[in-house]
Amino acid sequence: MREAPAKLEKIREEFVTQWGVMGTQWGINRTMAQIHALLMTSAQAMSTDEVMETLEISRGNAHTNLKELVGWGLIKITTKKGERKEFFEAEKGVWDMFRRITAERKRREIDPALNVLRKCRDESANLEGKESMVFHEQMKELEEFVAFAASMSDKVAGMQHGKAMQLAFKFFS
Amino acid sequence: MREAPAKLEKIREEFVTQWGVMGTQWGINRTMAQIHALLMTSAQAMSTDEVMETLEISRGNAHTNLKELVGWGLIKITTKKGERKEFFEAEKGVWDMFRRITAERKRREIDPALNVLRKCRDESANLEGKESMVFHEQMKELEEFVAFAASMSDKVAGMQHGKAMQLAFKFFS
DNA sequence: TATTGATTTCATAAAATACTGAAAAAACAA
DNA sequence: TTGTTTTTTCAGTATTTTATGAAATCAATA
Repeated sequence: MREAPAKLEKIREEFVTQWGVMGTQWGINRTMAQIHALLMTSAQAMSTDEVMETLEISRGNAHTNLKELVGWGLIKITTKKGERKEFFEAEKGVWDMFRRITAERKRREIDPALNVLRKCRDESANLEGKESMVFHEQMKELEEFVAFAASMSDKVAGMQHGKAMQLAFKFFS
Repeated sequence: MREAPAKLEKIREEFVTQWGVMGTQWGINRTMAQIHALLMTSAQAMSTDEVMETLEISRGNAHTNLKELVGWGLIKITTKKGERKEFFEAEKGVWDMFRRITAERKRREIDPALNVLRKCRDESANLEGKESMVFHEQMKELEEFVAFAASMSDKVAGMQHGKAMQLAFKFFS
C-alpha cells in the first residue's frame, strides 16, 4: 500500500475506531464494523493480511468477519494478477450499501418475526375471554404492521437510486 | 390476575419467549424484549412482582428493564387506588410503538454516527493525494445519506397514523 | 507427486454483557 | 418520629459473545 499522509491515516484510524463502537450499538460486531469502515475508505482492495495488520487482529477473526461481510454483500472478493491471495473490496455507493443492509435485515429480523406473529395470531384465533381477545388483537395488529414494513422494505431495497430520490422528493411535498 | 385459559397462557408464553429471542437478534436485551412482549399482550397493568414471577427473573433485572422500557417510551407507569406499588402498562398501538422506537434509535444510533461523519469529513477536507480524496468523498457521501435518513426518521416519527397511511398509499401508486 | 502459500475450522481464552440477591435509599403511613 | 412497603443500586456471578492461534484443509505450482 502506497504511503498516505500521516494526518489522513490518523483521521481514518479515528473513523474506523468510532465506526466499530457504533457497530456494537447497532447490534453488530465491532470487528466487522471496523473492517467495513476500513475497506469503505480504502483506495484499493486489501488482503486478509493487510486487514490483520492494520487492525491488529488475528487471522481467524479477520477471516470470519471478512466472510461475514461478503455474506451481507457489503464487500466482494477480487484477485490480482500474479497474486495468489484473495483481496477484498467494499461496495462504496451508499445507496447500494443501504439496499443491501435493508434486504439482509429484513431476511434476518423481519421475516422471522412475521412467522412468530402469524403463528400466534392463528393459534389464538378461536379462544374465549377478554385476555384472549386482547392477545389476539395485538397479534393481528403487529402482524399487519410488520407485514407492511416487510413489503416497504422490499420495495425500497429493489429501487434504483434515482427512483428513490424522486420518491423522497415527493415525500417532502 | 384473573385466570386465563390454559391454552392462551401457553401461546402467550411462546410469544414472550420468541420475542425475547428476536430481541437479541435485534440487538436489544432478551429480558427487555420479553417484558415488552408480556405487557403488550396484557389486558391489565402489571407490577414489578408480577413480572418477576411470570418471567422467573430477579427483582433487579425486572426493575432495570422496566425502567429502560419506560425510557424508550414503550411502557408507562400507572398506579391503582389503594395500592402503593407502581404498575406498568404498554403502549398498545403499533404505530405509536414504531414512532417511539424510530425516534429513540435515531437519537441513539443515527445522531452519533452523524457527528463522527461530520468530524471526519471536515478534518479530511484539505488533504492531498488520492487516498485522501477517496476518504473525503466517502465521508461526504455517507454524511449526506445519513443526514437524509435522520431527517426522514424525524418526519416519520412526527406523523399521525392516518397521515402515514395516506403517504404509504401514495408510495404504492 | 511433493512443496509451498492461502484459507478455513475450531478448541480454548478473553472480554463484554446480563442477572442475581441482598443491602441501601426513598416513599409513605402510623 | 418509627415502622413498613416499595424502589433503587451494585458487587459479585453467570452467561453469552467474540477473538486467538494453531492445526487441518484446500489449491496452485513445479
